Amino acid sequence: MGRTPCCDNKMGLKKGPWTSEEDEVLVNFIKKNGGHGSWRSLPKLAGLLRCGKSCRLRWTNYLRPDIKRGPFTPEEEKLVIQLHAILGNRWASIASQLPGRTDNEIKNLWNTHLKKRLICMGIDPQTHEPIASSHYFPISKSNSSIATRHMAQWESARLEAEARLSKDTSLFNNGNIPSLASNKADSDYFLKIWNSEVGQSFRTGRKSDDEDDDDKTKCQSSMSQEGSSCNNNNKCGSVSVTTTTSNVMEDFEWRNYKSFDVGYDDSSSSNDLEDSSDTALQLLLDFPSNNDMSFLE
DNA sequence: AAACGGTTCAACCGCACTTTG
DNA sequence: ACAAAGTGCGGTTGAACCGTT
Repeated sequence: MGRTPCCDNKMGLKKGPWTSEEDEVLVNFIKKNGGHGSWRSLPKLAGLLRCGKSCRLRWTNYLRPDIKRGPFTPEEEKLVIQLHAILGNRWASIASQLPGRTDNEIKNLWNTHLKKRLICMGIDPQTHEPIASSHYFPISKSNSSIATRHMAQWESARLEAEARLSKDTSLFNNGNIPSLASNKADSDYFLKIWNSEVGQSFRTGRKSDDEDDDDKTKCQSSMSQEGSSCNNNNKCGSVSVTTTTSNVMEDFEWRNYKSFDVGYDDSSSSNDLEDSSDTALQLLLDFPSNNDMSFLE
């Protein structure tokens, strides 16, 4: 279906960064009118020389009062990684699970921080698979096996959910719940599935795996592996992990997550590195313990 | 102090989908 | 049923910023 662009280079329309005056006009207009009728007509009514699309973007990504600004917490970053493993580049769906964060913000976080960090850890950021014979970071055998195993768990759960989604969507399309065929409902429903039977069965099925892994993670390990963005010496993003078996997620801490450009501790023995990388990988790729899928709610 | 290169992030672009008449 | 309008979304861009030389 053909579609004319919303603001097709209309003459006189301003582009580029918003001024504080424009922000004020937009905020005041939306406050005064309790939202808006249509974005397209908004700039005209508000007296802005912007296209409606630009106004919408400015409002949803920046001016909305419920936006949480400031750096992402380590918990939020973990959540983004976990959700990305399930949802892929569905930024809006991911954002819907992080109150106060926008899809744009999450996309930027992913592209500028998290993607690099995963690469550094030997994980393909798109597939969440370990990077085979990575030139970025030659991961150890044990890294590889943990990563592969957990990737497989996520992947099989994801496929199962998608199959279920596809099946149920076709049911809805038969006339029962048409609204669920929409894009947004689609992704929301995807998440709901994770919280329901499929997620449940997957989580239950995984239990024994957890127990198997317990022995492996029981040891206390710590790591300080830091460096710049994956140079040839494998000096990668800063990760610091101190963990025991119970609720490993709570003990996971990324230091200096804002930047990879910090010193690399060469004093770490290779064993330390390997053990702690395993743990870090596990933390990144693991489903939360105790069947806690609350991060999807 | 200036030049340079890398990083970040707000904003834009274009496509796809839904809604409306 | 169809076409146009409206909206949402993901990818990309480029100016500003920051650290290094």
